[in-house]
Amino acid sequence: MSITYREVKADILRQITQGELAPGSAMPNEVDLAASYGCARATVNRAMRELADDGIIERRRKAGTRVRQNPIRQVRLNIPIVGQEIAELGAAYRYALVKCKAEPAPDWLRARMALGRDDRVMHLICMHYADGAPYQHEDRWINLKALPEAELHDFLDVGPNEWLVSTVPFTDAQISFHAVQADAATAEYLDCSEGDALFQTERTTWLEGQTITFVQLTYRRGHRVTMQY
Amino acid sequence: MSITYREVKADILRQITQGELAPGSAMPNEVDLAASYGCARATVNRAMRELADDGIIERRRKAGTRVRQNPIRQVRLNIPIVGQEIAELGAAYRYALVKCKAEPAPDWLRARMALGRDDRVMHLICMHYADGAPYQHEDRWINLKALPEAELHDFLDVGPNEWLVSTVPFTDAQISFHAVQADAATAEYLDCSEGDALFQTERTTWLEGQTITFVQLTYRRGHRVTMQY
DNA sequence: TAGTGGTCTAGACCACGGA
DNA sequence: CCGTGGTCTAGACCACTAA
Repeated sequence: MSITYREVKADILRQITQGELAPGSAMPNEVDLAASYGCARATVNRAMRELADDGIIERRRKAGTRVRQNPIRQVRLNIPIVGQEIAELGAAYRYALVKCKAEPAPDWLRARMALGRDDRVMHLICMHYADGAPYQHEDRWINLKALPEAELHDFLDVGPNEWLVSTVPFTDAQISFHAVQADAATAEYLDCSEGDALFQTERTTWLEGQTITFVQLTYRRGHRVTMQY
Repeated sequence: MSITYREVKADILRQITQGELAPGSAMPNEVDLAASYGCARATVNRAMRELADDGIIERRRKAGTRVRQNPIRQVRLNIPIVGQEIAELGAAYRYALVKCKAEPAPDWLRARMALGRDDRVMHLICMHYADGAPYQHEDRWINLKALPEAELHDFLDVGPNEWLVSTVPFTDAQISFHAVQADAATAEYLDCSEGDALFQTERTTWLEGQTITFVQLTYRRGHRVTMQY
């Protein structure tokens, strides 16, 4: 075996980062590259395909391959289950159910979850603790039309997130990150001052077009989400 | 051509989401799957490899392939250049340089950027506006030992981010998201009240082990980072 | 040690889309 | 139209690792 796709990929990447291949410049086609590397076209193809996936190069049939002007910088962000997240910090995890009630969906939620006028939802408020200290406040709404069995389940021992993950798959999700000021209730739950800046995640989850759940996760003061390239 | 890798992938995914393949269960090996789908082993391999990349299944030589207990939920997050980000909102972008000065690195920064006692840095403060309103406050430090040409450049017309992207490649980066309370200066820059909760990104960038730059990006009130699965 | 996934090859056909 | 990337095939050898 002459050369691996990893070596081809690394070599092309080197040429790009060292300036031998300038941004925007065209690259040889796969057949020529395969010949110059002395390998099969499929090998070159895999290297180039991964570089394209990574946002480094741009490929178009007939037009060929060029180095991207501005490489698309992207990160993979893991969405952990809160219990695992806390365990990875080396802390003891504790879960507490604060509220669990089926009720008609409020107006603002109907809009967000695309619910009908009379649809009911399960409203859950939970707290997640790390080594006894508040870590995350969870405010969740589950669409009972899509998931009637949620009404029969008591969420005393297992958090709704874990229950949902093991019960229903989902096909699409939207996540957003932002900052909020702690209101009085949240401040008490998270043991901080009213008005403190808190990191919040919102997530909506769908199964084949139907909204399953909407959740707001508010973290203790100073929480960070960290990623590496 | 009988079946494509996309069809194989979709079919396996369907089996998983519909419960035919339970979490944790073992799957047939590639040779058997190829036979049952009536395609080449390479086709099955590509489908399975992508499912593994997506965190849906887990593969180990000799041990075989199983459906993950808890699928790794991950998102790809694009890191835009602020000018492009604003343009995509359909707003007019304006850039302003507030401060640009070479100086010795303060202690806290030396620790973050792994700098020596006498290393100097370029300190830049910039503002980015969308349709005339403050959008992002940029507080950046560039390692002059790694990038002496930064001292010769005036950053009057082009933001340091764009300049860096087009000037130096980087090999590694760490990004973190969190919430901060606006201090008096930031509040004035971003036209909000002191104490408001603001979304902030911090990014450190390395080139082959050497720190290039550290930047804090603070966004206007209400900014959100949104991702889809 | 033996079974499984990881990868390469040489060749083929095809879909897309610029010229 | 026709060059380019996208994909499939059949076969092969290899690396890893559980048994």
